[in-house]
Amino acid sequence: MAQRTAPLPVMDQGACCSSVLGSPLEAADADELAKGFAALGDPVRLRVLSMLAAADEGEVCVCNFVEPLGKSQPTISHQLRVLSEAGLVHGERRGKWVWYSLDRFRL
Amino acid sequence: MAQRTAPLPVMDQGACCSSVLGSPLEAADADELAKGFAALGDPVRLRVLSMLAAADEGEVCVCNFVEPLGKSQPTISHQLRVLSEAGLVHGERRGKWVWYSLDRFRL
DNA sequence: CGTTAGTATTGATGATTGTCAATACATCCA
DNA sequence: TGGATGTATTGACAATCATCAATACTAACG
Repeated sequence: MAQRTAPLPVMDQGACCSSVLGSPLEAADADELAKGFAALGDPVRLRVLSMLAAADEGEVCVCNFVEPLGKSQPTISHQLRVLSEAGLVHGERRGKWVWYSLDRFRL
Repeated sequence: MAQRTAPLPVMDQGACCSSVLGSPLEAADADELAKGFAALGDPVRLRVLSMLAAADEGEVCVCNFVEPLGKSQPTISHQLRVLSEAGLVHGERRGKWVWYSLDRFRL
């Protein structure tokens, strides 16, 4: 096996992604982080997020995702659930409609 | 359908993730971006990246991933290939060994 | 050469995922 | 109260993915 045993250098904390790559990830932390990135790893979900970011009042009704994204209503609902469970969005029922908005902090 | 037709406001370009969420994503752009995030959506790959980030000289030999990550050699090789195709790392053969390093710019 | 050792590829398999049709649930309105 | 409309859930299916065993490729070393 190739030998290169050296003390791990302290990372530059000002560098990009230092919070992610500042030190070797333990399995549990890696699992957690991976779930977060996986939630962003789908084009429909990314478009949902971008629509929310660009939306007037910062919220969009479920029904307003369906046609622009070209997916069925159950599919949109499912993807919103995934985003919701990842803590990236949250929905609020107002009457017949459910309005979703970004959790900008989490993002 | 709920009506809320309003001009899309220009996002604050200084905000976090403005490059991603600054404007509604087209399908093609969303696809591209999603692939990038998907590459980060696996714990083994994240740990590979973090090991590279923390490594002396910024590179790690393939053989040095196998035991710490508890995965078989073919699995490590496969995940390195995924990261490589995502442009996040690149490998260089030196003698018997292949050393991988981060593409920090891409990251 | 042949052997040894590190890496990549192939093939197979179980698990996860994105999707839709069908259906259930919730709310409004006549 | 009953129909109409918006949303969520269920079930099914094809596609993708993470993984490993087996094997092929590559380089060093006798």
